[in-house]
Amino acid sequence: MEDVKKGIVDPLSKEDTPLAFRLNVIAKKYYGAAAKQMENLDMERYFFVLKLIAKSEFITQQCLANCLKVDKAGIVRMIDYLSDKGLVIREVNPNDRREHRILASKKGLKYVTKIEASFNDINQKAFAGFTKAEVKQYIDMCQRINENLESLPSTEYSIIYTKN
Amino acid sequence: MEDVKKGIVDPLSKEDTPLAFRLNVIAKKYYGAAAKQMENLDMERYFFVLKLIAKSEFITQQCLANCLKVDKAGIVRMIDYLSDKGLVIREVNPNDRREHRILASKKGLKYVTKIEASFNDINQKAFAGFTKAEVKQYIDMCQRINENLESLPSTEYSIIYTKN
DNA sequence: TAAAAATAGTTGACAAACTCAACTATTGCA
DNA sequence: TGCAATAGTTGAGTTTGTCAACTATTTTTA
Repeated sequence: MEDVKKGIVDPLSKEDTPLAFRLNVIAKKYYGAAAKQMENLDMERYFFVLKLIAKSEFITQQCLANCLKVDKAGIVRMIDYLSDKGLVIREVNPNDRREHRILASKKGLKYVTKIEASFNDINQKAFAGFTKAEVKQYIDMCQRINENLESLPSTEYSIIYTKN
Repeated sequence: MEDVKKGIVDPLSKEDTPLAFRLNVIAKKYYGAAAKQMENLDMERYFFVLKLIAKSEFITQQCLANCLKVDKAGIVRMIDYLSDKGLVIREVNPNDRREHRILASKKGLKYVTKIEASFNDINQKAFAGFTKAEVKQYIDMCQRINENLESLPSTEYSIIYTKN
């Protein structure tokens, strides 16, 4: 049996552990490693958000909310944060003055290079020992799982990432 | 190009999206579906914790903290919650009065049957269309990724799932 | 064309779940 | 006996979400 007394039961070793728990463990380590790699940057979060912004020529806050499946009020605060750090700029769209386009600043763009390098690096390390075909297979399987879960009746859930 | 204007960019469709983002999307749906299935139970969270408790004859709070990789202060609150709901019982270990053994109550055990059924059901739905071999392969790959990330320098990170 | 509805963004109030540090009680060890 | 270690608890603080109410602007529609 497992050495429960010493607290070494590892749920990952059990067959019937919910899939989400497994994935969560991985995601935690992944983001931890990413945050570590980027700790010299003048930002502590929203790396992926900044990358998304930089990669889209024209992105509005509403669009970001859709992409990230986060309430638009949350996006306001993310953009506030990135804007305070001088990484993005809010610009009113002259064609529709309700919209704010979010653009990466020079500094933001520079950061994105670093961010992408880090994500790539960690992706690579995560898949160490995988063949190219295996990586593709894994991602495909993730997609299939994602689609399978899409239609299930569901309670809304949010995820909060927090650095310790 | 993607219809950025309408906000339909889906980061999942991009190759270079960080793996953790993908996994979190899945985890969110998974937990949402699980919560939905169990919404008739007199509890809203800590399903997996309750299951862990019920499946171990002798589990202490410290052990749970290790298993779940959560600070023991967090465990106190989880157990408080489950205890308030009458699902678990705290028992002082007579052999070491510092330790509290956590036991599932009758009600707790009944709930666990339901919880396991739900998790199994959702696991099954998540893997719809997968062969048995594929499922095994996916879980194995998760394990490999987990091990690959284990040793990376990392900042501590928490991911909090919260029901809306 | 004027009024109503929809959309984008903002703000304030609130919540969930985590960490950390400081504390008590108990045990183990030298 | 006294000191260090361990289990658990509590309180404070953080982070990041949500929701509802609001303003400004645009679109629809009657």
